[in-house]
Amino acid sequence: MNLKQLAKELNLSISAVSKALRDSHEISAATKTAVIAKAKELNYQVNPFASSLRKQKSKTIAVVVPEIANNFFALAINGIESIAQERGYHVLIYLTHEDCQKEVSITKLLQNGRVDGIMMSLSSQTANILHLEELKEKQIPLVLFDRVAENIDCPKINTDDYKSGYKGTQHLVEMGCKNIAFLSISNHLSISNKRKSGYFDALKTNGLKSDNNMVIECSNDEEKNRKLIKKILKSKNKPDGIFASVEKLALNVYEVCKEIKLDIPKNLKVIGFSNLQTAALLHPSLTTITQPAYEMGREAASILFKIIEKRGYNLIMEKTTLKSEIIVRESTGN
Amino acid sequence: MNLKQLAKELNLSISAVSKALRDSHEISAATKTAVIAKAKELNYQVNPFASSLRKQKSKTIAVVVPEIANNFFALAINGIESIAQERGYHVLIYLTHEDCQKEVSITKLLQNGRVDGIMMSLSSQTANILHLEELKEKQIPLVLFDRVAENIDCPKINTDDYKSGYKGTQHLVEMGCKNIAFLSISNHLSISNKRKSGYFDALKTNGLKSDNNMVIECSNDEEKNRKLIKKILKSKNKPDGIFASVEKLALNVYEVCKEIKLDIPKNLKVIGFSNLQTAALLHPSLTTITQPAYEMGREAASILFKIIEKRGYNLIMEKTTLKSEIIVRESTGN
DNA sequence: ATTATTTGCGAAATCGTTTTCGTAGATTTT
DNA sequence: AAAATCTACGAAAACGATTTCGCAAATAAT
Repeated sequence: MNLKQLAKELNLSISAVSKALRDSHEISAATKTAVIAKAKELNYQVNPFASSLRKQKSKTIAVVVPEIANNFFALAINGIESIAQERGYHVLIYLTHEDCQKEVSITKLLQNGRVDGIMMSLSSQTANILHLEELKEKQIPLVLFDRVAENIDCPKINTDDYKSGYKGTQHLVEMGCKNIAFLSISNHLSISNKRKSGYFDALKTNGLKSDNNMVIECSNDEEKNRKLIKKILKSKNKPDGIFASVEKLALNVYEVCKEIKLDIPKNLKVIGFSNLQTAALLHPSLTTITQPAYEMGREAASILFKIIEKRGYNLIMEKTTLKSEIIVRESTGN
Repeated sequence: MNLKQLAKELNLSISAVSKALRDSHEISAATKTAVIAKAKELNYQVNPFASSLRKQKSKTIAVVVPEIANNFFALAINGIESIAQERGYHVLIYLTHEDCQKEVSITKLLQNGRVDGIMMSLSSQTANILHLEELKEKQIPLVLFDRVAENIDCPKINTDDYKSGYKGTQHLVEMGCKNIAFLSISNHLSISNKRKSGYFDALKTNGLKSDNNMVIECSNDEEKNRKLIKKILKSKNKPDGIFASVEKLALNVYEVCKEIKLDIPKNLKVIGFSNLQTAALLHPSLTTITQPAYEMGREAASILFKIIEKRGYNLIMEKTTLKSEIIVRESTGN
């Protein structure tokens, strides 16, 4: 069922029917109701490709994230989807699996007009942003969230990473830690670096000396991460507190401690960024810095739609920063 | 940059260029290389809408799931996406939030050719399947996974739910439980019912009498679920074992036990379906029945693509059943 | 040497909408 | 009553790719 057939049934021209369905003022009320009734009767639905081709709009956005089996990203996508559904947009999902090459090829793929805009959270391996610049050149709206790049001019949604790094470290200090390790996920990612500098500054403020050996550069390989963590926890100068800059790493710490029978929080206090629902049910329950993932997704999507619909494009180029929340639990207790 | 411009640059006709890019035998090797080189030089990319309109193929599939902030669905989507990316397909995501109405309207939305096929896991509120029948009528390939409908003829991917229900219950019995409660998520869902009948049969086989009061119908409202769980755990005839038919419910049991200080596994043994990475880190660690979510997604996607590409359409109408795995941990120990 | 076939390419129709422009008739203005 | 303006609709040109068909020229077959 297409416009042509519908027009024939109604003894109208294709253009009249199209306009009627689009509620154009050129069409009389009587005709409109007739058209709408017939369209409903015959279950007419607009062909999205014909429409997109003509209008040069896809009514579709892309979400590019490192992974999806991760509470933070799942919640963010949830937020994005809710806004998209409200606005009648469709959401394409692409996973990079922390692979920069994949991120680049996905980005290239999205340059052909398939989507009206892109929301992205960078892979931990992404060092340069030429592929993002290309999107700018092609005028494809881009909004970065959480894992943003510093050196590109586009709207960015993140949380108060520096502050969270600072406060999380401060909390460990207050709970008696003197020798705090920081588990970093990538030295390319600005969120990791900001959290880290919050950590360093908190150490300094509290008169603790910082030690680069206490910063562990972790990777996407959980096995390796566990080894690194085990190594430092068994070292001579072993930490009495650990700050995990992402969820996965906090779990790796728990796993290692379980294995080597190190008592949290007695021998080691742990705080980690996390959106885990089960943080409160872990043994011991995990003190977390929890990001408003769902809201970040909603906010990022809202901004993207504002750009797509060209309202106040320039006003929203700056960063939006939402607040994370420290939820103190047993893992940093006495 | 479109075919027309590209053709002009090459002093060729549009059709020749199109054929060259599609590696048609009608075009000479020399011309092909010239066209391909120029296309690369000018960064030509096919317009997906024009192409889809003409070919009546979208190279896109839809995934419709109840929620995404759920390890099972996140992993399944991961599997789906990996197959789709291999094949050059795009993946649209739609969330029903367990709302049948939303499921229906999303399904209607997808009848206009936007996607070449649909993969769906039903909402717990979905009682009838008229909307799925409509897809059949419109010849839109559909593959159901995990939360499938019994009474529709389409490929279905699930795990051995009856068996898992049976074996999970058997395990509780073996660990000494005499009075086992079953937390059900919906009596519309076949997975819930199959797991339940496995539970009933295991009770019977072991000479335990089954009691409908021991089957708790839970909902999407976690607060209500906790109340129901608390009620039965405080009742006169309180269970000494609980079988949670979905992940969320097992966590609700933990929450309630923490609140009312009921000792797991001493006073209550717990087993639950779950894909939680943190199951081993909970207190106590949770005995789970774990579904091969990632593989289910991959399998479901593979079958969908077989249908889309019309190879052996009839051969793959039957169900595919993968195996779940019981991972015994502390929550059912002594 | 003549006919048949192959090779390589171009013209044009097509997919289904949207939108610009034109226009006949009705209505309003002066 | 003539001119101007509306109202309601249709014809046709996009949007950009694909594909069928047609047709020269080149090659092969007889």
